[in-house]
Amino acid sequence: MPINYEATSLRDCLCASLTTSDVGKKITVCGWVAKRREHGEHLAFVDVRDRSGVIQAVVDGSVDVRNEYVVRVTGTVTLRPEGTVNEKLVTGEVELTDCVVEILSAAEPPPFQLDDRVEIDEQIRLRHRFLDIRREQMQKNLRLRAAVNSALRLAMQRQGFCEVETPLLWAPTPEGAREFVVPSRLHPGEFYVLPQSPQIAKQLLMVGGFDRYYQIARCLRDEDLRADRQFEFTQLDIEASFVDQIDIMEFVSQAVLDAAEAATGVRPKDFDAMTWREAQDRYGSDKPDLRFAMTLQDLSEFFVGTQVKAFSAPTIKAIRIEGGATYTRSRLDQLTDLAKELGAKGLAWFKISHEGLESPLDRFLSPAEREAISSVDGAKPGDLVLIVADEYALACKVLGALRVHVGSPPVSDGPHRYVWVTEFPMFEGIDEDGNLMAAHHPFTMPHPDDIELLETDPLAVRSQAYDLVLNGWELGSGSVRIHRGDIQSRVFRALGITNEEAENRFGFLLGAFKYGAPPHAGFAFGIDRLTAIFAGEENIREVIAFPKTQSGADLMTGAPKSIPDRQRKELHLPAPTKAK
RNA sequence: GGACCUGUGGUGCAGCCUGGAGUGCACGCCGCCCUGUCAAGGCGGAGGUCGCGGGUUCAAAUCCCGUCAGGUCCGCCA
Repeated sequence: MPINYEATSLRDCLCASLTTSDVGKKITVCGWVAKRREHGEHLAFVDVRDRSGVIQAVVDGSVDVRNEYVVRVTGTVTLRPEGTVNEKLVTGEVELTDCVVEILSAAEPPPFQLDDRVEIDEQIRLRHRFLDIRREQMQKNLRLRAAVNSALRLAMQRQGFCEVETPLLWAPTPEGAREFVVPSRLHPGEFYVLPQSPQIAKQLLMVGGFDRYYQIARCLRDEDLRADRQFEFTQLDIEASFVDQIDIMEFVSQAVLDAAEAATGVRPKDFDAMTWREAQDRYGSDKPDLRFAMTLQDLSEFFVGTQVKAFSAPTIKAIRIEGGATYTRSRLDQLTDLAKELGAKGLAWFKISHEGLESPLDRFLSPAEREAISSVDGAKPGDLVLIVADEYALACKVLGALRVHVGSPPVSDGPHRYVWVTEFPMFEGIDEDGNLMAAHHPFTMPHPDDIELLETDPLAVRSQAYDLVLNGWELGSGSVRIHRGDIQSRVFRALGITNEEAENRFGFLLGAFKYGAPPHAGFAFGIDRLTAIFAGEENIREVIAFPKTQSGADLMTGAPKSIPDRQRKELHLPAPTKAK
C-alpha cells in the first residue's frame, strides 16, 4: 500500500483518486463546488473539484452549496447505480453517498465561468487571475512548468552543477537592456538595479572556483513587452569552467532533452545545428523555424547588369510560396506593406502559370531572368515567387519575415525542431556615437580564426556565441567568455570603450580576472518560452501565474502605483511632476 | 515612438458596413417545479452610461475626431 501523501488533517485523499476499489470506505474530501444539479426536494448532485479532478457527491436537496463554494464532504464511496456511470469522468463509476457537507467557505458567483466552455477575454482573466488559474488549462500549464523546472534541476545536478543564488539588487552597468532601478534609502541619490541577467555574477563564480554553476534565475529588463517577452522572465542560467562551446552545448542539450521528455513524454532526437551565416542565407533569420522549408533562394547572379531598375541591388533573394498564385491583389499588397514596414523598398511578385509569369514586372525581364524566376526552388505552375532586392542583410531579413508570416504553423502544430545557431558575428551595427555594438556582450570570445581581424575588419569577426532555437523562437544564448586581459582590451577597443570606461563599468569583473580566471563559457535559456511551446501556447502569459499586460500593468494588483509621500521622501525621490 | 485589431447586461457573441425605441442568441445569476443527473430538464424573473469625451444629424451602439484599456506587430530587447 503506497503512502498517501495527500491525506491531511482535513481530508483523506484527492477527489479524483477514488475508484471502485474504494467502494464501501467512508472518505472525506475537500474542494470547490464545480457544479450542482438539482432533482427536487431530496436529491441533488454536487461535483466537488480539487486539483486532481472531480467526484460526484449525492446530497439532500436542502444542502445549500453553490458554484465555487469551498466544501468538505464526508461520504461513503458507492458504486453508481446501473446505467448512471459517466464514462467521461475518471471517477465516473463511483460517487459519494450519505454525505455530510461542511461549508468551509461560501462564494459569490465568479465574474466568469471556470468551465472552459467559452474563451474569456484576457483582460477579465488577468483582473481575476486567482480564479483564472483554477481553470483546468491553467492548472495544467503551471504544473507543466513545475515539471520542466524539476527536470532541469535534476539534469543539472546529474551533470555536477551546483546551484548558487545571486543578488537581485545589483550595481548599474550601463550596457544592454534598460534596467529596472531601485532607489537606496541609506545612500541618498544612489541606486541599485535589478539584474537583466546574472551574467557578471556567474563569471565571478567561475573566478571563485565554482566550475559548474547553474540557477533558475529571474531576469528583469525594462523593455517593451511582446507575446514572448515579459519584464521579468525566468532562465536556466549556466556557466562552467575548463570547457569549450561544445561542452556547454552538450550540458544544455541534456537539460532540454530531459525537460522535453518530462513535459511531452517523448525524448527528442539530437538537435540540428547551423552557422549564423547559413541561417541568414537560407532562413533570413537568426532564429530559423525548421518546421517548414520555403527557404530563401539567391538569384543575385542572374541579375548582374539587369535592365530592371528595381533589381539593381547587391542581393536578390526569393522565396517560393506553393500554391500562392491564387493570392488576391489585396493579399499581395498586404505582403508588400509588410515588406516596406521592415525597410524594403518594395516587393516583387511573380505568379507562375502554364503560360509564363504573371507580374507587373514581367515585361521588363530578359529571357534568362524570366527563366531564373520560373525555376526558383523548384517552382511549378500555381506557385508564387516573392523577390526582394536590396543590401544582403535587409533582403534576408525581409524575406525571412515574409517566410514566417506566410508559412509559419501555429506553435502547437508539428514537431519540435531544435537547432543550434553558431558563429554569431562579434559586432553588429553602429551606435549613436559611431561605435560598433556587441552582438552578444562585450565579454564574448572571438572565433580563434578571426582574432586578427579585430583591428582590420571587425564586422567580419565571428564570435564563439551560440543560440538555441526551437520552432522559430529564440530559447536562449551563450558564449565562450574572454578570460585573457589582452584579448578583452582589443575587444573593448573595437567597441570604442576606453580603459577608463571599462574600469568604470566592469572594473570589479576585470579586477577579479587578474587573480586567476579559468577559461569559461556559459548559456542561459528562457523557461517561459520553452514551457509555452511544450504547452502549445502562443503566449508566455499562459504559463506565468501572474503576468503583466503589454503596457506593463498588473491588472490584479493595479501595479505600478504611486507610493505615499513619506515613503517617497525616505527614498530621496523628488515629487512626481505628473500625477497619475 | 509607430502601425493594425478589439471594447455591447456577470460571461461569450450577433447587431455597426447601409443611422430610426437597448433588439436578439447562448451561458451564468435569482425564484419555483422536478428522486439518477453529469454542459441535467421545465416554467418564471432580474440584470445595460453599447469603454470614455466631443462632433455631424431631426435622430448615433452604428458615421467622424480625440482619448483610455486590452491584444498582435515594428522600433527596442548587449
